[in-house]
Amino acid sequence: MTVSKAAAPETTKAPRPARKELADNGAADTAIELGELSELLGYSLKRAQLKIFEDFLRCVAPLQLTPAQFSVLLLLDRNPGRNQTEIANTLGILRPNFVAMLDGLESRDLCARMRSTNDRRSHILVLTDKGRAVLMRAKKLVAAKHEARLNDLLGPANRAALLSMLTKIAEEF
Amino acid sequence: MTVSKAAAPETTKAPRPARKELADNGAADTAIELGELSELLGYSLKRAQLKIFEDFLRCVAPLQLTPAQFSVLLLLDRNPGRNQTEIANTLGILRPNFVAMLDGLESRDLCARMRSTNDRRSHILVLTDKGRAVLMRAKKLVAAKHEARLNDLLGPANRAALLSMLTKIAEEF
DNA sequence: CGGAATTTGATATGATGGATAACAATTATC
DNA sequence: GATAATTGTTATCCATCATATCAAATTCCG
Repeated sequence: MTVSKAAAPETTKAPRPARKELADNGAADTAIELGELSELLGYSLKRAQLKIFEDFLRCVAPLQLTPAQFSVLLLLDRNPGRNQTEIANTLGILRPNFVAMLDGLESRDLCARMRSTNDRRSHILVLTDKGRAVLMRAKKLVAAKHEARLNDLLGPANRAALLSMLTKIAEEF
Repeated sequence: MTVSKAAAPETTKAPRPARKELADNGAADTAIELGELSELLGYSLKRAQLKIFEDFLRCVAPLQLTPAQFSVLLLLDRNPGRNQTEIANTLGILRPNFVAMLDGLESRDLCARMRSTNDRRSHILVLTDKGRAVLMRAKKLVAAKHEARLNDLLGPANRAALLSMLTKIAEEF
């Protein structure tokens, strides 16, 4: 497995075709065979994940939100009154790395840190009004563009089955 | 979405429980709710992918192979006579990044670069005997431990369906 | 109470993966 | 033969991930 984003050369401009390969022939000489790679679940899993994240970024591009940032906003909205450690742990983010991430969101006025009165070590995280508004718009974009496209490709039943299996792997594997 | 590896604090040692939370209570105060996150395919996809890669690393640990390295060896075995660009492109690895990766494999005598006689710019990649041997052992480990475990969890039919949907997403999305 | 251990947010730092620009050598094109 | 393209490579940059460490605040427990 390996799987990054750039699978196709994709030269944009089509200048002088200085190639042995025939014009736009997908299988230039003889196509490389994936072989057992196509049976490796991890390989397809990684490639699919990259595609999904890529599409997510496109769909929510007007709001400039990454999947990670979106998940943070979602959690803050759903779980008010939590501190950094709790949110970070839930998302599998290490606390040191969560600091810069929050700095980014806070500098854009999407959320804020408030010193807890109970425990003055911790910061209670809250969504700002702007944060809530952005989140709502993001949710609509994701539902209307991103998830809808998945439904078109797989069909609702398959999509549900896929989600179920992925969740099972994530939780029980 | 976000999803890294460290989801659970996992302190190894269980010292003095200086916590408000009850002992090993998973839901400390009140559990944080994922909410709509659990319906986001990308979220489960990422978490599942991390789990799978993690398990792959464990299963193939005796051979010290990463998923990426394994995929390279697989491709070299299946497609003899190819150069760096072809292999890298197939796996979605950018050529510049593929150089160091090959250096690693070559320094361990798992593969070798041979100057092509036709085109003296390119390096034909070949598996060494050791590389072939390691690959065979890796394949057995993956089949016996990694993929077998997935079969146990999902069942053969579900596993096939999952692979099919992931491939579809990877190729058509 | 008071000292020891913990927790929290934060900083610094390193490792790794991914992406782009640029270069020399070589080859293809015209 | 001159120009353009390709190949492998280096040098960077950026983002993600991971660890050690720290000061402040809190908890634990004798």
